[in-house]
Amino acid sequence: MRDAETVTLVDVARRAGVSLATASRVMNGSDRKVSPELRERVVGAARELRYVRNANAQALAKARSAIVGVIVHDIGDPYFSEILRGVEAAGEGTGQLLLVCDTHRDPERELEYLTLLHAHRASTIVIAGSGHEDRAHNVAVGTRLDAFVNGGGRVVLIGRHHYGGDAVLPDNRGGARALMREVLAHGHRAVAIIGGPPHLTTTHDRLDGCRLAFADAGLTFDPACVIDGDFSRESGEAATHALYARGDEPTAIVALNDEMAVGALTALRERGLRVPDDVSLVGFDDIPVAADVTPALTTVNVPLNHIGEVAMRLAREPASDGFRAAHVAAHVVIRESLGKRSLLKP
Amino acid sequence: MRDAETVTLVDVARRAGVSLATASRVMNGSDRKVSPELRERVVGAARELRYVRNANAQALAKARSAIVGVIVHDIGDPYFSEILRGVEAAGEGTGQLLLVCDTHRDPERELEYLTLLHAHRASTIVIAGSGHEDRAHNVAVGTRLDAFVNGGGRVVLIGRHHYGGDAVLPDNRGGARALMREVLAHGHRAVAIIGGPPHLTTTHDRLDGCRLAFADAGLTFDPACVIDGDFSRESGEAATHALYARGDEPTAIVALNDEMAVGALTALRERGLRVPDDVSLVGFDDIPVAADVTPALTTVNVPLNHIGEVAMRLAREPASDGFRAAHVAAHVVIRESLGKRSLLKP
DNA sequence: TTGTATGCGTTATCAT
DNA sequence: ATGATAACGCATACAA
Repeated sequence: MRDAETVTLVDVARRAGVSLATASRVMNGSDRKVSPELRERVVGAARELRYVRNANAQALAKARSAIVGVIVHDIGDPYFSEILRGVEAAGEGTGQLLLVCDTHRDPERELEYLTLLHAHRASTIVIAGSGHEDRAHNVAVGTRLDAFVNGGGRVVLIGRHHYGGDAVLPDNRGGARALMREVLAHGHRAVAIIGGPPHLTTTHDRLDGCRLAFADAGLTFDPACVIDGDFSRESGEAATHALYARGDEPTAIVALNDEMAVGALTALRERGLRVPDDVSLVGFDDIPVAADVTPALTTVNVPLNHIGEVAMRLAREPASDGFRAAHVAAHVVIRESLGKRSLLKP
Repeated sequence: MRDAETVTLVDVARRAGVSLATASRVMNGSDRKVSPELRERVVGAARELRYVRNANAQALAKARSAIVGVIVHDIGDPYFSEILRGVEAAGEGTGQLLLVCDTHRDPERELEYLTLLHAHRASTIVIAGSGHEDRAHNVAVGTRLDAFVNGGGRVVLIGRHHYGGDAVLPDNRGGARALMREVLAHGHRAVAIIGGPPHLTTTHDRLDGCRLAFADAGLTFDPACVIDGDFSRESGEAATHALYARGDEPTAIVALNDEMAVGALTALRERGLRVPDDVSLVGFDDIPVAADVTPALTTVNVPLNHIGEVAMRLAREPASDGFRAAHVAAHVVIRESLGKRSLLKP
């Protein structure tokens, strides 16, 4: 294998006997302003020379790179893989490269990725992770996002964020409210909630929905019934054990996402408690695995895939003066893990 | 927010009263050839101006971009998320940007990503997905990889590929052999195997290990006991149903990865078959969920995280003349899903 | 140690 | 429709 010099557009142009400009127009320009004959010569030369375009040079010349950066909290979490799938599907064939940025739930990393994507002059930044209630962090995010937008970048947010911009908004509050109503309707009164990170807007909204359901039923909501998790499976397991360790005896456990619910299921099994006979359990999001565990999880369907698609579609539309918001409904899915309050228990 | 002109290094240099070169050395050059005083002035100016480097311009000037591309078959598959986690951990703090490319198990997309990464002048390409036994595809991959390497890129392969290069090689054959030995040792003779895509080297090697175990025990291996899946959970479920639909009555089912084993578990439950009482089930890879399902899965531990780390470490070492190969052992993990052959069954 | 000048590969603005 | 040429923002070889 010869240590071939890198082939550039100039080489292709020379070989085809045309100018650099023409070669550029054929290889990349979307214009049709080249005669079929020359076009063919250029394409042929490129193939013979095994020309591979230099995306960096293109990005420099165009002042924008064909990259869409998606910031997620955890790439291993099905919640995000599903959204990603949607984003990908909607971006198919646009020539845009999907750059997945995994923050591992570290706000600091989120900031780093924001500047990194700016540095790469990404065309769009999609923040798929939840917004924060932390003021300092929001200011930091806002500063970076403003700079990015001023530089010509597009921004799309998934979930409620403290930043003005186009957004896809799943109805976390409404979904949680409907879910909790269902739980209460099954006769449960001793309810424990495994929450997400307290500073996330998603946690906030879902918790709020739960509270509303209590109010709807004329019941008082005891904040002490909430025990925080971090939306990971492990935290769901740990929280459940902590629940019993501190003496709670819930007849129903509401996990604010499915991953934690799956963890809770493991914990309950370890404790010899049957679901839903001894205790009911519900989740949130309706990730694929929710239907596969035993018993299948009653949860709130959030159309993750769809959300990703809508986000990408918003991203492709040019920025407008006002901010577009795409609201997405969430509805309860009844499966096996929720039962009537056991009469054998107090 | 003013529609600020993009700030460049020239602006920073001017503001700091130094030359472009000096500013460049301070902001990006790894050299320490700048006096503390000037350095401080530059850093200050950059901060005041909210300077954000242009990664594309840097990449163009250096003829290489700080991007590590990792090609996976399915980003939602824990097998790959775990490897990714390892890659990320080992790449931490190197200033390299991780670019995850999801082929969705489509060989064509693999090729596209190869040229895309070449176009971006990525520093390294890590192919995390299995190699292929398809000759035409291997030639296509080889051509692209050669071009990339000739252009100065690094390549690291995970698993057995038909391409000469640094590689991380999990012992699929040995692991499968040990696993199947265990199954046979439990008295099972009517064994069904849910295989992966036939054209993947991983499938090939694991199947080979199974055959060896039969030979070790002086038993003949019936190729008809294999039913193909595609390594997805769904395919495991479908394959299991297909198994029974065609009249097989295995006392043990061996899925060539855990995802399919989980799918098989669902199918068995749907059929009212208890594991391991009615039928035993084992998987491969030991992804996190393997320990969480009921019953917990007996499987082969493949240190995914470690593999990712080693791959990244190889990537960071400069290319050598010979090809480095890092062999990684795989060992059987006994859990609940494998039992002795039921005596109640024929 | 610091500055000057050139090139990286492409796109885009002009002419022609 | 095609060609010449000036940016694009940065790194670096070389000069001072």
